[in-house]
Amino acid sequence: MTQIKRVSECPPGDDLGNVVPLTAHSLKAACSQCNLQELCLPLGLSEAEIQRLDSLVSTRRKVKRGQHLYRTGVPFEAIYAIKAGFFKTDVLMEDGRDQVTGFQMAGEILGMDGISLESHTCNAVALEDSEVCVIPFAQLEQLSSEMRTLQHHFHKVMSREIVRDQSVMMLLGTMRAEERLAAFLLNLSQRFTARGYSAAEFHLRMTREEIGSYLGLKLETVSRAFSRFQEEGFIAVQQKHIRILDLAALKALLTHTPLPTPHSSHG
Amino acid sequence: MTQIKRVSECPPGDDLGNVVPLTAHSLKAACSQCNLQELCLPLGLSEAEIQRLDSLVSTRRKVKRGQHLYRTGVPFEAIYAIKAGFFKTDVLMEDGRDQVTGFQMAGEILGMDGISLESHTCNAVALEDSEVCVIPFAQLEQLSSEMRTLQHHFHKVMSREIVRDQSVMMLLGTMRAEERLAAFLLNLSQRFTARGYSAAEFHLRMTREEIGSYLGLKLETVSRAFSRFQEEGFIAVQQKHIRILDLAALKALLTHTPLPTPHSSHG
DNA sequence: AGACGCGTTTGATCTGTGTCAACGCTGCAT
DNA sequence: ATGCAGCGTTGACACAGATCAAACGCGTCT
Repeated sequence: MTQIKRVSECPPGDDLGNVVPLTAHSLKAACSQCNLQELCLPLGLSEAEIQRLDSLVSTRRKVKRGQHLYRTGVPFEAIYAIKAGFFKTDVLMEDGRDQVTGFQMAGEILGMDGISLESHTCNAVALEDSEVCVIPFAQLEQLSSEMRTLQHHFHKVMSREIVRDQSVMMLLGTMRAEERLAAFLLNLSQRFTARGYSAAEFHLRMTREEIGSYLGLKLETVSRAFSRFQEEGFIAVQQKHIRILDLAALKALLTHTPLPTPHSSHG
Repeated sequence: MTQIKRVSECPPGDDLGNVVPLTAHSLKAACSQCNLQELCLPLGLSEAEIQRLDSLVSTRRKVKRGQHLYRTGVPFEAIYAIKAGFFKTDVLMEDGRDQVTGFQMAGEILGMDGISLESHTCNAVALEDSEVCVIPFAQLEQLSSEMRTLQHHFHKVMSREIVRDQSVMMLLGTMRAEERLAAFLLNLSQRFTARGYSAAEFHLRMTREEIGSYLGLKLETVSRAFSRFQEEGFIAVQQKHIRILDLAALKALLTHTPLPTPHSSHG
């Protein structure tokens, strides 16, 4: 089935199409013409409704690899829909320790952490040259109150984030190193699939250290788990290029309980 | 300073006031008369607006200790504001492992996980006899679109949940056992304070195993950390009764980096 | 009063992952 | 070409926390 050979593994390095070196803002966004409708905020809206969204989402912003989209503590004004590219979010503790709290790709929404305290509680950094649609939050709320479908869908998007966080907690709280990495790879695979890229072959945009930070592991442990998966024939690793050879085996790692929960065999 | 001697450590066991053994529903809710306004959904609403809320939040539901408020997979219809009592939420994996994802107390909102897939993704269980206000979600959205302040505040509540999840990830991903427990105790202390109870003395509603599950530790490790804190004079533990003796010491555990990040001394 | 059960504490030992260190690969700059 | 810097891999060893096991405290039931 996966007749995909080299289906561009996510947008190639052509700096997102435009030749003009616009620093920011001036780009006109247009949900109605965007191929991410199915994944993004417009999901479930009618043609007419999407056109009303267009007026709200009026600007885009380019973020170069390594640059921040926003930083902890800056006033919250807008949420962002990723038009193209790849981001990480991370939180920094007073003592210098930090943790990657997520990786976000095209069609996903960034910035909802900022609503509650009216300033952002994490950093969002581009892991490759990226572009986001700026959605001024006050205007989104205005439009939401006029469009029930938009309001409802936005609630779903926020709720989805809460559900995602639950599974990260599960991962960090109960899984062993190899399970965590398997879960991570399967999750990426699935999200790439949803975007029309290959489920079995992709480029990691983040370093081993960033993966480790997200998974609550040290980079050496991540590296060893990759090596082990390769030895077992589950995947082929070449630097940041990953090919999944045995999806079922990875899935089995997650469901097969490697720690035979003892409270099942006593009476 | 803490002249509080035995400031009722959360609602006493008088089964929540009413003598009538109403099983459920029939109770009339009334945000306008509730002393949790400052913490709960009505926060920031005017008198008149709160009265409009009353019509929406029309029923309450009692949940006895050990009973479920909702279970994974059941259709999502309402969110719940905790009127009195104490809950945990947990997620169950296919292989039987589970993880407590949170503990919730009076004034906090339960059930927002269900919005995204229209069915709940975790279990909510009462850890003591409790009572919740049922907030039918469709009606909440309806009223939200008519009341911008309510809409905005609800967004803040959801965002607060996302922010909370971030700090749990930080806890699970980067902290050592004793730091986790310290963070846990400080968090409880702060939330009890916000509800008018003593910051320094409280009853844990959950077992060591549930604490461990939440913190990504085994119950023995939790127990040992409690003992250690007691030896050090940070707290006094007697079963589930906790007295904080040295708040500053607990806080110091969190900020003092016990793992001297090495990348600071090379140039 | 005595017995049972559940939750908790404490000790002894094991192990997965962290830590420290060396080396290899790749791409960029000189 | 050559050197350098950043990232990744691999090995040896250490340690925090898991696991296994025993005993205790407290409440409930008979």
